Amino acid sequence: MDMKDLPKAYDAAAVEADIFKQWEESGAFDPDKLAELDPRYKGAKPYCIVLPPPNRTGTLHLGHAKMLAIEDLLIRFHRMLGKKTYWVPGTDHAALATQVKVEQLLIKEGFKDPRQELGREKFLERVRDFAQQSRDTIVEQCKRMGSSMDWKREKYTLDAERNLAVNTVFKMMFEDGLIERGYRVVNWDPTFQTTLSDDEVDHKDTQAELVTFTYDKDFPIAISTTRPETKFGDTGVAVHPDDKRYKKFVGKTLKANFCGKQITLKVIADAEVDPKFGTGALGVTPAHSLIDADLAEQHVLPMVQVIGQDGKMTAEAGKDFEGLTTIEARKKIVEILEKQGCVQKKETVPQSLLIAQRGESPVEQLPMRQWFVRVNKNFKLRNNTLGKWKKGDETTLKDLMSYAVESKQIKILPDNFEKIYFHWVNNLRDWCISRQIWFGHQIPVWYKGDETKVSNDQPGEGWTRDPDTLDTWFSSGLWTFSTLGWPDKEKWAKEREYHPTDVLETGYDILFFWVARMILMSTYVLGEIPFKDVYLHGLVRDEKGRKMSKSIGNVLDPLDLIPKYGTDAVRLSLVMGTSPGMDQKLSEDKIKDFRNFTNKLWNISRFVLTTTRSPHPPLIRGEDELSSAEGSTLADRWILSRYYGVQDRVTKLIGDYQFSQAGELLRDFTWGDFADWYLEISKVEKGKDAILWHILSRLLPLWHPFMPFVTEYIWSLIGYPQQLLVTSWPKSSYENDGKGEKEFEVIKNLITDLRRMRAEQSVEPAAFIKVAMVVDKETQKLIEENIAIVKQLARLEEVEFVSEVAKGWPTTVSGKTTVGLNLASGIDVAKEGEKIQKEIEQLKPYIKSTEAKLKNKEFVSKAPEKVVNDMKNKLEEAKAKLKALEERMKA
RNA sequence: GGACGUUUAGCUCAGUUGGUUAGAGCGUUCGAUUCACAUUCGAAAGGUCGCAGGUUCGAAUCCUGCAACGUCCACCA
Repeated sequence: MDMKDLPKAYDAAAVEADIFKQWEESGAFDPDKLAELDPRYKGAKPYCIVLPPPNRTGTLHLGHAKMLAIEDLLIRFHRMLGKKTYWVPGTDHAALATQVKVEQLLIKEGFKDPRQELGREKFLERVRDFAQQSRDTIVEQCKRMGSSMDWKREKYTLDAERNLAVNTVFKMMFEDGLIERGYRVVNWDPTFQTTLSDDEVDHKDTQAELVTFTYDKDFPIAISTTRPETKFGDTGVAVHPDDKRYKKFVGKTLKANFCGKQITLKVIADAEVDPKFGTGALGVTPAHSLIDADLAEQHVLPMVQVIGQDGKMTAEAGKDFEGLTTIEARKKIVEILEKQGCVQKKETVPQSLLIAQRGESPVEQLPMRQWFVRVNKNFKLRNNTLGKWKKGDETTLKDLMSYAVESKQIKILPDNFEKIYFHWVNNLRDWCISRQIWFGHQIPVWYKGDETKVSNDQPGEGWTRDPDTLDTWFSSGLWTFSTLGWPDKEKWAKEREYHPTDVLETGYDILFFWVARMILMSTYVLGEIPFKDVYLHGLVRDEKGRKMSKSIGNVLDPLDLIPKYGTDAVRLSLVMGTSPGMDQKLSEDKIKDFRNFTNKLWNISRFVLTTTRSPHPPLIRGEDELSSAEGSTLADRWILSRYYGVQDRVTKLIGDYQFSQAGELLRDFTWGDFADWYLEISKVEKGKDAILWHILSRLLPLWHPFMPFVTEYIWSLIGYPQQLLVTSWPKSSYENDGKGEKEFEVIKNLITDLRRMRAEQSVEPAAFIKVAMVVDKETQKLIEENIAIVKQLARLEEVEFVSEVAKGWPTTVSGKTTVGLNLASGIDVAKEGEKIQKEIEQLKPYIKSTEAKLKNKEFVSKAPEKVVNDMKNKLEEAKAKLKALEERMKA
């Protein structure tokens, strides 16, 4: 393309697809092919991030886009640094979530009970179809975001290799006694007919009627409940040990006729009971409350299940109630009790209802035979683990999880999430891992009579497999190593070097679900941490701070935004102005601003491409070092010094996960220094081609991790033979004494002052063409050397150096230098006077307080020398400025 | 009930070991405009850093208390 024909505005939509294709086809996303692209990758250090596998439940949202932007930034940065980078791509079957989604779709299609009507195999077929479609969309979206991962290496939480890993770990845990089957109270979702882990249950605030009553007319103790229907299952009454009212009953067994059912209740004393709540007595329902089940276990109370898996009353509730819904039963019971005169009080109280996170249906707690992971149970370690335990030592899963973070082997960013993590781990209960849904890893357990066997395949004639599947987090917990070939010895040996992975980047909302479980699995199975750093990003909210949701209609879809503003702008808007762990408000305006910046970079490059000599830059790396003749003017020294300062700081900031700050620094330099000053100067002072290229060819790599498309595109237009994404990260080579920067500030300030005066004097532009100034010899020389720049940027036609300031002519001050400016004509003296007066007023208190500070002996002796010296210099400057201003006022 | 955050310019947010007169972007106001970019350029206005104490030579930053908002966890039956 002829450079002159470059479009005025960067057209992202027109070039992104091609660029991505080139990246993909070059093999740069594949860690094993990097060495073919550049020998420096041979034997290079590995750098690995596993992509938090998106759920195959639909499409990606802005939260995913943010995740991809940050991870791709890290991957591209480390790839350019010369690491063998492996970003492991994949998707998650998301068991329950996906099945629920498909069931809902099928119901919309007209099915009443899709599972029953279709049967396991046909139903699963539908789920798999949906998951496949979703997967295709997700992969396409990831590519649109520019994510540099190699989908040829795609993994799936439900594919054969991951299944082998799941079954292997299940067997290990079973043999270690960590996985057990038990009859316990679990969370049960009657709508979807499955158990749920504690983390999959939410609370919803509602109003409920709290009824205070006695079980029958003769019962001596009154209790309160919002769920009278569960009272058929009561087997105890609990009171506080110190409660005098009930002391005489403690230890006794009482009988009652509760709405036609004979029940037997043991009165127990437990400190957990709050004597001030209600009557101070608590009806214990071991089968339908996790809390009561704990009480029952301690006091040995029997368990009577009165609510069935269908959410209706069981035969244990008596003939009159069997088959009623809980709501119907509740109503009937209260009516009967009222008739009997047993009800003492009815009041409305706030209550938090248990509901399922997926599907929002109410959750019942009831006893079932399920599989659990025992987190508090001691077991013998199979590995040397975390440097604390040796093979054969006894510990618990909980201890492993705590120690990995406690010992700082895993660092969580921001670190306040470490506290939250510990709190969660400490209160962790056994993890119910069996689900009664069909979509997922089927539990590898076989039964024959009373025998139980763990096996991938049917052990022989007459064995039947447990129909349940595993909690989705069981398989995603293995993700860091199941994706790297484990447990296949050969494959694992090949990719072993990537584990522990370097960073786990994800939203803080799945810290418990996923991050914690990966730590559990990796420390248990491998005896090592799954990742070194955890970077938690915040949620993306709408401009009003609300969660994006379809019902509010405030969802911004990445796929709508990308064609409109370009991927680079979308990515920048998700990274800039954010910090880890903090939620982000995003509006289209913000994306628009970054689209403007993308265009700015485009035009900077277009300027350099079209105005400098051809062929443009030395096209081989390392041959663009500057000769001593280049970079000899003040402006050159200034921009080089600025650039290298920025480069070093940006490199450090990205390494420290301070992406937003790194980006801001780069933007300030690119826009504020390079474009607005240096490029303008290059129009006046010729011979800057080498430096323009020197900086642009480094700026593009620095920007690449933030905005890969536009930078790569410009890079290719310039004609570099090597793709930008595998070009090495710029290194420091500039020796910088800082003098150029300081001297240039004098020129810069002078120009700024002149510009301001021109703007504020509201004079005709033509009147402001001649300036006479009084300066010391040194400064005069400096200005004379750069006179062309001053004239051009301040739009003056003439500059004159005079011996003294003429009467009535304003003066101004730049840095240390007093400059008298004589304007040729048309100055509004009154206006200028006002302005000066104001400045004086601002200056005086500062001088006063600074002088006082410097007189303070304690301050001078205790403060660092640098602070004191800086302050002294600054004070001198301020004093000089004040003096000048006062003289000007007089005039 | 417990824990953890947040509170800085009109808006969105930076401010990492306490240290010059607290920053950016957007917005606002004023001005510029053939010359890479109107997706542009220059300038200005705008903040007692939520409140009250404390530590310190020095606090947006550390400590204590309070308030508002938010999130997570637990659930009083």
